[in-house]
Amino acid sequence: MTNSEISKILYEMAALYEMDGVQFKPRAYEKAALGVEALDQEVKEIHQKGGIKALEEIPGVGKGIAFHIEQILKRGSFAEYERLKKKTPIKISELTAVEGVGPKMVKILWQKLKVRNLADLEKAARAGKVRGLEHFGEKSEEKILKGIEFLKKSGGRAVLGFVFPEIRNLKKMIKNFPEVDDAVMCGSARRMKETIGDIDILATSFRPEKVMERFLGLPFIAHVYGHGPTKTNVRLKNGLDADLRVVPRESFGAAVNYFTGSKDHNIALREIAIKKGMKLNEYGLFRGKKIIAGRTEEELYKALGLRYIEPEMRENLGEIELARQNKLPELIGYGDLKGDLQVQTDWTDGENSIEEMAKAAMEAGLEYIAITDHTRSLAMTGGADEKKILRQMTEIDRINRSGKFKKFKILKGAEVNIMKDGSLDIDDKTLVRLDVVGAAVHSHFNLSREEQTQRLIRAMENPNVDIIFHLTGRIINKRAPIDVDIDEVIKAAKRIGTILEIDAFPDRLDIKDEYIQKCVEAGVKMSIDSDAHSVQHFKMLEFGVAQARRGWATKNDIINAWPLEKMRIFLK
DNA sequence: GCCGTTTTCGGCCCGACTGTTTTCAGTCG
Repeated sequence: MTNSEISKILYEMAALYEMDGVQFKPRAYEKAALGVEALDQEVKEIHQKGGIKALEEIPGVGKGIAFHIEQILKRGSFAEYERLKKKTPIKISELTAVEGVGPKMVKILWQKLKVRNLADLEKAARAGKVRGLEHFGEKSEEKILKGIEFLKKSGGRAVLGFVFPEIRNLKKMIKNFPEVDDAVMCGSARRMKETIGDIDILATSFRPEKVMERFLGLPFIAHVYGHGPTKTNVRLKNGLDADLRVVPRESFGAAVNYFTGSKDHNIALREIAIKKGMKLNEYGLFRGKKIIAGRTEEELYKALGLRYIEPEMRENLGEIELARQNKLPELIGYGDLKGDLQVQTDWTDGENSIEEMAKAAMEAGLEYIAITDHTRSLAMTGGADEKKILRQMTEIDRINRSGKFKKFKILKGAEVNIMKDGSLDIDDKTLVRLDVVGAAVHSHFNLSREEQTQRLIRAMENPNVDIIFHLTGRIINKRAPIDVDIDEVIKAAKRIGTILEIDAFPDRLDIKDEYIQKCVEAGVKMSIDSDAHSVQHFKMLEFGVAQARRGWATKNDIINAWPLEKMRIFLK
């Protein structure tokens, strides 16, 4: 039983109780499901190590649900779940995945039409049976069919870095509407999450209806889910959903805060407001009818007794407590990188020459880069052997000496391949001559956790290895991460002095934010690299910095935010 | 069912929009 299987059952319990109109239990099960989902460790392991008591430590899990989870681990189910499933033998999560269909609708559909799953629902709606039900009509039937259609088409969440330019563009267009004072990107895009489910944009205007009219008139809107005077919800032609909300200027800060989330962070803020005898909503912070704060986010946090919290940290994972104690870390800034330690060129699978990459990096505001082409065992990329590396080193020396790039410095490096047993595919007497050696896994993704962990640690123990590139090898929405014991790897990195990379490429973002936070805690240094394969790719560094900020990293944690000399001394 | 600056009982975030019905429950974020 994996964590996601367990949380799925808990979510289902929430929906089943919701169907029956049970109070509060649905929220409790949802919270527990979220708690399980967010875990870094397998519930199974937690239970093996600490039994039922350890399960109660999971956020949102108390005595009752801990017992249920134990039962799930032992026999895949528990009594109350079976009882409810027997009463309503339907695929509830499949049905509620349809936009606009919730537990209460599912209940009626089941009782009146014996709808058990998505196929049943589609059949019933197509046959025109849904419109005859009480509280349903033609429109709800149509909406259900459209919802099913969308569900079949949509591929889940989009990789932020790939759609970011489109979001910025949309925001800009809205900001340019004559009736709009200001418009900002909110939601998970503002928190710079790896992936986003939809686009949230907030605008201020005294003529919201007019703004909505213009928004609906944009050429790339495919479908309108709903629209009112202050809120409109659409599907764009690129397949993404977008929400536009308009508020008056005096509520801007409160609305930005509400619309940015995360939901958990917002709920925690509202609870603080309640405890202080106030009320927080998207229009402001109120005591009675009197508005206390709301124009800016800064004054809102201040009125709640908190320091301003950067959007990337707003996940209710301890940041609020730090803000209360004035102990928030000073996050690395978006302009803080001075170098890039993973760059590919046309010597292997990159598109541009060393000089072109250097020029582009310099224009992106960097002071140094390391050229790290692939090595020989990656035959498909034309990986370099020792001879080719030596030739490239000579070439880099020549360019550095030419004075063409003034103070800008090109470092000699390689992305060497970690073999199945943890050995490297380039000999040590060549590696020792390089400025930056990154080692990476490109094959044997399916070894056991034990083997994979030992393999990585063996590579790290090679004294010539400076950095582990894209440690887990995951590709978001495409390839699962390798199975490693991250705590063991971080412990080894601390002992050996290995740097762990944050690969900034939008569908890698490897290592992920939780692991970054672990590195920060352990004092393990990291680098943020673009993994650029063309001159266009240096702009991806932004997403690497975002990932680092989401992991609460400061400038001190990231070696290529340091000046060249300091960084080089550290590498040695 | 969970949880504690309200602390072992009594609360549990808040508001916009929709569709159907005619005052509001359901859904969503």
